[in-house]
Amino acid sequence: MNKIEVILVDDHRIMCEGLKSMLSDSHEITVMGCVRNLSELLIKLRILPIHVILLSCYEPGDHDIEMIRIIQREHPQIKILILAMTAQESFILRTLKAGAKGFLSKDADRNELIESILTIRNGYDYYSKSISEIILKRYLNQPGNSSAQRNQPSGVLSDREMEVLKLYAESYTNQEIADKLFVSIRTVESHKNNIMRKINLKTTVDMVKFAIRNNLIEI
Amino acid sequence: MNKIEVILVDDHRIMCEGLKSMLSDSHEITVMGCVRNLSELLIKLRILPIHVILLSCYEPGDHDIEMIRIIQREHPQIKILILAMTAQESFILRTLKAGAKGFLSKDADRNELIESILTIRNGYDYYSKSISEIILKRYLNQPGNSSAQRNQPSGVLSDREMEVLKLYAESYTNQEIADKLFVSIRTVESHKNNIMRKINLKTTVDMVKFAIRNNLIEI
DNA sequence: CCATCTTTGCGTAAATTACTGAATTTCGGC
DNA sequence: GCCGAAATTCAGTAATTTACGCAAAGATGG
Repeated sequence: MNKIEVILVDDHRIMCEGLKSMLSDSHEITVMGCVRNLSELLIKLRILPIHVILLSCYEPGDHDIEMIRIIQREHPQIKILILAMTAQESFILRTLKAGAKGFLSKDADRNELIESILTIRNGYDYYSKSISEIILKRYLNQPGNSSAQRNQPSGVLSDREMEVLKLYAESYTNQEIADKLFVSIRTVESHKNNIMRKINLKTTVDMVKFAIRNNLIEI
Repeated sequence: MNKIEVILVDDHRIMCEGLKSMLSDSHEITVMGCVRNLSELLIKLRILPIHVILLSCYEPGDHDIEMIRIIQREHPQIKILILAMTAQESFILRTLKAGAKGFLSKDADRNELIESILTIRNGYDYYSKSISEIILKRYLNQPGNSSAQRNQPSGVLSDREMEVLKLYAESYTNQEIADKLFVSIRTVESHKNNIMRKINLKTTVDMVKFAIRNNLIEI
């Protein structure tokens, strides 16, 4: 089989060069280049025959998800492998939904990196061990289940609640949120209470921190 | 000259191996090992003749500062080089104050990494270019200056204000903070107002985010 | 000893919270 | 289509907290 042609996407020069130097020892893999952002990547993809994109995500956010979507749309045959420094459940699920074929946690070593590249090149998905657990846990917590856990914090916020939560975390007051959403201030308060009850929080500050932890807002 | 003996401290296997593989090409440097935390490091330092410690900081916090202090106390002759993914001013200054001899930003490349190791080995400090600017800016803003900028947001919080800010960010209410500090709730409110005026913030949420950005609290 | 900063405090108006309750809409499953 | 659960929308009222301007005693450093 021909060597697998990989391109690195990483904003950190040190990391880029480290990965490159690490992968260049492998007989099955050729690193075709290293780019720092989406536009550089798209240019390269037009001229290079790439099989696998290794995408580093340091501070997961909408930006990364959007990037995955665009790459998938333009080059559906290319496999995307995520190398993330954090293993936030919501982020993992979003990358997979957006089209990523594999997800490596920070605890992966050289062998796992190479194995994962080979695996997704062959058409299978690959998740780091710790990641698989998270995904499994998520499925167990899915809606279609017994009907006994009504009042537990299911943690599933509605779209509207998510919207309100984001606005709170962006420093808007109740009144400002009400104005923005064209509803009464009472409604906003209601949403806030429901959010805090669902996620089991006490204060607004905790709510903001929740939003930050889950990358609902930029900080 | 003998080769410089370096040890890597990095919690991320991939990064560790990448750095190692990158540095092992150099003729002047030998990577003596790679550890994941302080206790592993201290064990190694007892048996290996290390010149330089390369310490990766992904999410800067008190933890890193404390680590630097401990290493410096136990092994004052060893030079510590920080490789940080973020260039938060307060963090940079704290690492340097704690005893680090160099600070690399994420934009450093292989050459800069090697050069910085050689530089601090020779007894000089080394800062990435972008870092130097930050440090300079800070010095310009230092107390001992003209006396004209009295009312500007100097951004220098008093110890007490810092304390109050942290407690706010940890979700304590005014009353709880007052109880903790044995002062009236009015005093706490006053501190809060002064903090917000100094840093030029509008809301409590903004204050919390400020605390998070500057790593005043764990999140 | 003077200027400045810190720490402490108050009064009043405004905003938020804590409760409880409830009407309308939406939506998935049978 | 129908049913029930959840989502979305709003309200009343009392208690609490906050915003903001003002002020004064204590610490501190040149």
